[in-house]
Amino acid sequence: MPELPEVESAARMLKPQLVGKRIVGIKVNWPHHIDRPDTEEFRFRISGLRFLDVTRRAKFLVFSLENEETLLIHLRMSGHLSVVPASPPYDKHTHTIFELDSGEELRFRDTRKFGRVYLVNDPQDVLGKLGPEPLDPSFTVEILKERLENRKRILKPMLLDQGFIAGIGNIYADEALFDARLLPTRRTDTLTDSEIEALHHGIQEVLKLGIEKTGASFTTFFNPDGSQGEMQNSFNVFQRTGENCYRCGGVIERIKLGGRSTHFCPQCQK
DNA sequence: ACCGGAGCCTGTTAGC
DNA sequence: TGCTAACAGGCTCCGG
Repeated sequence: MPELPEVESAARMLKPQLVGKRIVGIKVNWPHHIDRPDTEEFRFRISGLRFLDVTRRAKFLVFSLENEETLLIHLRMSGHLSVVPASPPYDKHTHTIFELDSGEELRFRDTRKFGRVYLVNDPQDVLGKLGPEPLDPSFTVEILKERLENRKRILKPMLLDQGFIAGIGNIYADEALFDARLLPTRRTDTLTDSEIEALHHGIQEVLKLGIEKTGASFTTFFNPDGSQGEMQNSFNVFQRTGENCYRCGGVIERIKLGGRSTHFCPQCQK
C-alpha cells in the first residue's frame, strides 16, 4: 500500500527520530526479510553504525549510515516502521528490530512478509533500474514525452512500472488518470500532446496532494508516529466503485487491469 | 516490447 | 452465524 506519498511521509517522520542515533544490535525473527547480505554479514556490518540521514527514493526508504553503508527498506504491501522504547508490547508481525543506543528500537512490522531490507555500499545496486522521480524538477513534460516515444503500452500498467516512472502505485495511478481525464485502458501511442501534458499534471497533482495529506491510511496502515494520513478522504475514484463521480455525477466503475483493481469514471475519462 | 498469470504471505471482507 | 472464496496499498519471474 505505501506509495510515494506514504513513504515520503514515513521518511520525514523517521528522520528526526533516527539521525545521530547508533544501531547497537539487530533481532531478525524472519530471516527472509533481509534480502542482502545474509543475516550474519548484515548483523556484523551494521552493528555500531550511526544514522546520518533518512530520505526516500521511489517507494524505498533510504537510511544513510556511517562507514559508507546504506540501509534500504521497502515496505511493499503491509510493512510499517516505528521508533519506540525497547519494551513490550511486541506485535507478532514485527520481524526485524534495530536496537538503538537511545534505549529505543526501530521496528519493522510486516504482516504479509513482502517487505525487504537491504544493506549495500552502493545504493545503485538496488535503485539503479528505477525511472525518474515524478516530483523532481527534472521530470518535465518533455521528458515524459521522450520516454513515451516509440512505445505502445496500456496507460495504467505503464504508470505502475517502476522502471518507467518511480513511486506510483495503484491508488495514485487511478487518481492521476482521473485528474488527467484519461481512461486507464488507453494506449500510450494514442496520446496527444495536450493529453500527455494533462497526464504529467495529474501525476504531480495527486502525489503532491498525497504528501500534503501525509499519505492515505487504511485499517492496516498508518504513519510511523501512529497518526492517520488523510488522503483517503480525497479520493475521487479509488475504492469508490458504484458511487457518483464528484465531477459529472456518473457512476464510478471498477475493472481488472494487469491483475490490479482499477477505478475510473467512464464519462469523464476518455 | 509488452501482457497476463502465478507466486510470495496473512488477514479481512463479501457472498452464499 | 459459519464456512469459503475473493481480495488487499507491491514486485518479480515466466510463458506467450
